[in-house]
Formats: sequence, structure tokens, C-alpha cells
Amino acid sequence: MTQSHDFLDRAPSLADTLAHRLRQEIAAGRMRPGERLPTEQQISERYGVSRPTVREAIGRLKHDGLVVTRQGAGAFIAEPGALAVFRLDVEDFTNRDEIRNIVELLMAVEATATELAAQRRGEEDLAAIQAQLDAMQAAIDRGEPGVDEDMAFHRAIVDATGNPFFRDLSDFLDRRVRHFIRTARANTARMGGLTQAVQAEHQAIFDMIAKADPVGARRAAETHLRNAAERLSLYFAK
Amino acid sequence: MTQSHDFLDRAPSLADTLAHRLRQEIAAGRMRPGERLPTEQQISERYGVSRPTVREAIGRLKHDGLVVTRQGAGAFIAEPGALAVFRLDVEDFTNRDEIRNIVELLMAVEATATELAAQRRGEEDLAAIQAQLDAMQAAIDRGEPGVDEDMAFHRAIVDATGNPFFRDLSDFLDRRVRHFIRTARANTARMGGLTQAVQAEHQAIFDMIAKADPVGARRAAETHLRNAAERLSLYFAK
DNA sequence: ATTTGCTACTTGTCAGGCAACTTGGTTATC
DNA sequence: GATAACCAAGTTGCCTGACAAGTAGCAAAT
Repeated sequence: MTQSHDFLDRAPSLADTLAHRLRQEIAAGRMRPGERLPTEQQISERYGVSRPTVREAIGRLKHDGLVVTRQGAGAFIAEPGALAVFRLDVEDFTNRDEIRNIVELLMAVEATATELAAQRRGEEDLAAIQAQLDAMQAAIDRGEPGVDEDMAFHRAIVDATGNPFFRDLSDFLDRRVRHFIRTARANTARMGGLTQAVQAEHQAIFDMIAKADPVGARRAAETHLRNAAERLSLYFAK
Repeated sequence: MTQSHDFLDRAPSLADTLAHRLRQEIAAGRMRPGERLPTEQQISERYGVSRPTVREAIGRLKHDGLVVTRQGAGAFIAEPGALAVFRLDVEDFTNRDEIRNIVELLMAVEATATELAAQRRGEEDLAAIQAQLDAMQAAIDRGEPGVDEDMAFHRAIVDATGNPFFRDLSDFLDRRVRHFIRTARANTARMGGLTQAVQAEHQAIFDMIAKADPVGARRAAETHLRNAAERLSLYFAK
């Protein structure tokens, strides 16, 4: 009943491969910004696919802001400086190096976010953070691991920065790391008893934010993240 | 000859608007992860567009990792934890708040990148960074502003981290900020004479990286970025 | 020399259809 | 009766062909 998604055998669609090839040609500098792409007809003949498929491929590039199309005129390569969307692709999310790199970026973002939060948090921000801290304590008291509460705590902090980019990026990276843990945990032994240590670190972070001490908040966040990364590295041991 | 692209009048295509609506419905929680979307036929009838248009819209969502399609089975909403691609959309890149937020994120990423670079840089990394530093000095001596060399210098540093995510994100944010400056500069007076001050800050950063002093490197980078942000704020004054 | 209008070309959208694949039920077999 | 093979309906992937909307360049007219 429960199908275990196997992502491995997913054959890439024609449009996907074509989009990839076009992307490569642009990245390789074979085509300069402002230049016009071949017409859909020409691309279609050149790669031996139909025009709808070409349209789909170009649609992806357009969606990513790499090309701009104008009806009647053609498709043009966008100025790289005007790029309005950033794509962070995690190709192989079981790769340990990739996870390590993600964790590194997450640490950078979250440490700075905590610093900013200590600097700017209003009273309602502080109340929201404390509410999540309490919720996590309640979960611990109930004997639950409280992963959702943990996530909500961090979420409340990055929210307090008032910078949506911090929030979205942190959210994405956090999800990725937790997803990795969840899948890795299925293969290794369950670990417990650490939640109280985590909570103590959370408390330290909260205190610094409450004190409006940016430097101390950053230091507390860095300590927490370093410890978290160390706990995570247990999964790498195999 | 040089056409000034006006992005304003770009009428969103049917597929774009449909993709936007579907995205909203998913974001609003009207559809749960794992759930199946209506068939292309149904969506086509429901929104009064043809199936190719629906395919194009779903293709965008698929490309962003929001949905997963299986031939013969249908399209399913992806698990948010398994999201493999992150999109950072800069909707209005003349908005000052948005630029401010981008600069803030750039500062966080680049400061940490500089710290990591000081920690890990090999001899060849150091040589590459110095080469860009020298190139910038040469540009200054020639009386040029050396914006390309400036960018290359920072690029060499983030390269030294060995973390491609840092490199790509920093690259994107850097481009965005410089693009904003370039367009803003067209309306305000040209400013010069600051390049030597910038170069001095670069030299300080380089020295710390050469000394393999992560703490000092971060501090030097933060100083440089803070100053850069201040210079940038001149454009906000209007 | 400038403007107007026309024509070829390109993208946007549609209609219809076939192949590949999935799913669930049905039938045949043991 | 349980199990396995099979089949048919439904869905996505991809194609052909066509028309509408918009653009750009050229030619003719003023």
C-alpha cells in the first residue's frame, strides 16, 4: 500500500534533457547575453524533438530567468546581472559532502539570523520564540523527541529578523538536513536522551536574544549549531 | 541599437498565471503532500485552457520540485522535506527594502565565506586571490573603477571555501546588488575616488587570509561589507 | 527623407491523436 | 479458496498540424 518512492529510475523527460543541454550551452558562454536563440522550429529540427517539447524546455529556462521571450520576436538570453531568481539544486541528497556543505551554509545563515534577531526582536517576537521554547519543553516532558517543536523554535528566531530571504533560505536548508537525518535514521539505531542537552542550548540562545545581546546570541547559536553538526556526524560514521 | 528592455508591459502568459494559481493553492494547504492533483484534462476544463497550457504550467511546478509526476499514474504533490531545489525570487529589484535584505544576506554569506577561506585556503587559492588583488590595483593605476576586478576578488575568496553553495549564492547576490548600483548610478552622479579605500580594505582581508586567521578575516570582511553597505546607502538617499 | 502599410517570420495557444505506463479488477489456474 | 496472469480503463509523455497575436524589416507612397 505504502509505495516507497524510488527516485532512482525516474527517466528524465525529453524536455528536461533538452533544457539541461541548452542551459549548458548558455553557461559555457557559447551564447552571449542579449543574443537571440534559434527559433523553436530550428531547435526542434536540430535536436530531433517536436516543437511542444522545445517549448517546454525553453519554458523552464524562461522560468529560471535565463531567457526572455517576446512574442513575434524570439527568445533572448537574459542579462546575467538582471537574474531575478536563484536556484539551489541539491542533486544527490544522500551524498555526504553535499550535506556537509548544506550544513555549513545553514550554520552561516542561522548564526547571523540569531545575531540579527537579538538586535531587532520586538516584544511579540520574543513572546513567539519563548512560546516555542516552552512547547519543546512540554514535548520533552511528554517523552517525545519534539523535532517539530525544535524546528518551530528556529523558525521563530529567523522570523524575528524581519528578512524573508533569511527565513526562506533557512527553512529550506533546515528541511533538507532534517530529511537527511530522517532517512538516515531508518538505517541506524535510534538515538535519544540528547533532547535535554539541545533544550539547554536553546535556552542559552533565548536568553541572549532576550538580553538583546547580538554577540552573545551569535556565540550561543554557533555553539548549538556546532554541537548539532557533531551529533549529525554520527550518521556519517555508517 | 541598444534596446532598453522594458519589463513592465510583459503580459504574463496563460501558463504563467495558471502555474501561479496552482502554486498558491498548494501553498495555501488546500492540497496535502502526497495527494494527487486533478488530471490534466480536469484542470484544462476547470480553468478553460488547453491541455498543452496545463502541461506547461505543471511542468514549471515539477521543475521547482513542488510536484512529482508519474506517467500513467498522475501528478502528486511532493513532500516538502524532499524539496531539492530552492528558489529565491526577487520580484521587484528596484525596491529598496528588498535590496537592503539582499545586502544583509550577502553580508552574512560573504563574512562566513571569508572566515572559512582563511581556515582552508591552499597555496593555489591564496595565489588566485592575490592575483585578483593585483589585477584590481593595476586597474586603479590605470584610472579605471575596476568593478570587474572587484567582483573577481570576492569570487576568488568564496571559491577558496570549497563549498559550491557559498560560491553560487554569493555570486547571485553580488550580481543583484551590482546590477542595482549600475541602474541607480544612471540617475545619480557618478562617484569616484573611493576605489583606493576599497583596495585598502581588500588588502586587509587578504592579509588575514594569508595569515590563516579566521577570526581576523571575518572581522576584516565585516568591516569591508559594512563600509560597502554605507557607500551603497548613498544611492538610497535619492 | 519620412511615413505608411504590407509581408514574412516567430511565439502563444489550441485541437486531436497515439504510445507508454499505471492501476484495479477479472479471469484462469492450481 | 488462494494465487497468478491478464486485460481494460485511465493518465501522462510526446507528436503533428493549424491558427491567432505580435514583431521586424522592406517597399511603396507621400
